[in-house]
Amino acid sequence: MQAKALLKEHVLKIASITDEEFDYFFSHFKPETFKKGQSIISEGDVVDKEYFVIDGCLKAFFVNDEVKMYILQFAMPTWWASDYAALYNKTKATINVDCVSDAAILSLSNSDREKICSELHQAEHFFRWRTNKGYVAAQKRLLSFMNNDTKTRYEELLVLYPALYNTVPKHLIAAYLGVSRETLSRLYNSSK
Amino acid sequence: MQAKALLKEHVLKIASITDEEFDYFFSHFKPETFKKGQSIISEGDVVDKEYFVIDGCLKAFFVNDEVKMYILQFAMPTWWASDYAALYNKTKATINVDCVSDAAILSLSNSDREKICSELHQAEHFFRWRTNKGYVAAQKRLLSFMNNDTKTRYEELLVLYPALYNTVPKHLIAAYLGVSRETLSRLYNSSK
DNA sequence: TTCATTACGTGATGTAGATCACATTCGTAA
DNA sequence: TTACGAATGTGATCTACATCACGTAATGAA
Repeated sequence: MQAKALLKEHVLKIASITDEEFDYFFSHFKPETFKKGQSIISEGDVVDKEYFVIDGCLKAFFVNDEVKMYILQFAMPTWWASDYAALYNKTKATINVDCVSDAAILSLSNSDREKICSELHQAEHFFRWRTNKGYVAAQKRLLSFMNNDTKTRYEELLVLYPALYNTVPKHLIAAYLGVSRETLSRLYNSSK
Repeated sequence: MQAKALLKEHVLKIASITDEEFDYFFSHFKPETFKKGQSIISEGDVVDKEYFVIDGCLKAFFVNDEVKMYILQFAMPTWWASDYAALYNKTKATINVDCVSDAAILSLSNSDREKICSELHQAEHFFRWRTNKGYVAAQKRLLSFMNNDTKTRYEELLVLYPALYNTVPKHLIAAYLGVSRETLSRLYNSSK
């Protein structure tokens, strides 16, 4: 699907916006393409944009001192990604974002988002609800981390991201679940 | 501090709002008081309101099938609490909210929030940023869960909620950290 | 096609934290 | 003031998962 049509459909699920308003809204987005493995945000970068995925898959992840990687989020088409802590607070990136596959995205700068939010009430409405949903999802995942064992979280992951199974390397799945790749391997080989 | 002044100060940190607009905004909030131990939202309830804490401390928590409790959030003065998944999706509560101490709060119904957000652009702006901050905090906590051991998370907690230490029962601290009370006890008795 | 890198599987062992069990102290209501 | 339930401390086990170590299979660039 065309980038513009995909974003429009996405926005209309939340906000009432006229065709002219959407054209204006859309004019602030910039199409970009990336290759598999390419980095979009690296730790230490100044973060000025957030990204709406049209095609492909991104991952947002953190790497600790022992070079262990934790994946906060996979971003599939119609999902958003950035280092939001850095973007909102104007601090340097601590989260990385890169491409799990070739990807087509739309980028939106922080200042343009604030500009269209102040100019268009419905844009502000849209972004409020987008984050509301993100907040609920983050809280749900946190709870799952506290309450569920690895096997259960693995099964939840397959429901949330069915397209990931047999698509991305297993060690990325492990990094999302917060377990070692060895544990994940033993888990899905023994449990069926 | 007066409830109205506290909320006003809180809103003005994020949004530009005139005195008249704030008066209108505030008119949708309803003051309520609760006793220590009293329940505000119970699992299975219809959730229609969110709560802004004026005084005291609330906890938002989940109880699993084995009757083990996990605390998602403590809410201190100027913090908000509810079962947002239930509130936003109009589903039954899966999260409980109750009072760690006697508490004074302001309640705001879902429909009144949406009403003032549509009537007042600055209200929509305020709630967008409130949730933005909540989202970033939730993500940060998730990361801490994946990356840090219990002792580190315990020390983070003391920074985030210094008032909690020596104020709330230790088993609640344990329920926030996601460890057993025994483990927490050993931790802070051995580590100094 | 070859070679190197990355992904994946699996055994052996170590460890943080859960669970169970019980003793002690504290807080609050009568 | 007493008394009873809640909160806390601490030892003895048990277990899920990490880590290390190594071998094999798949992938991708020259």
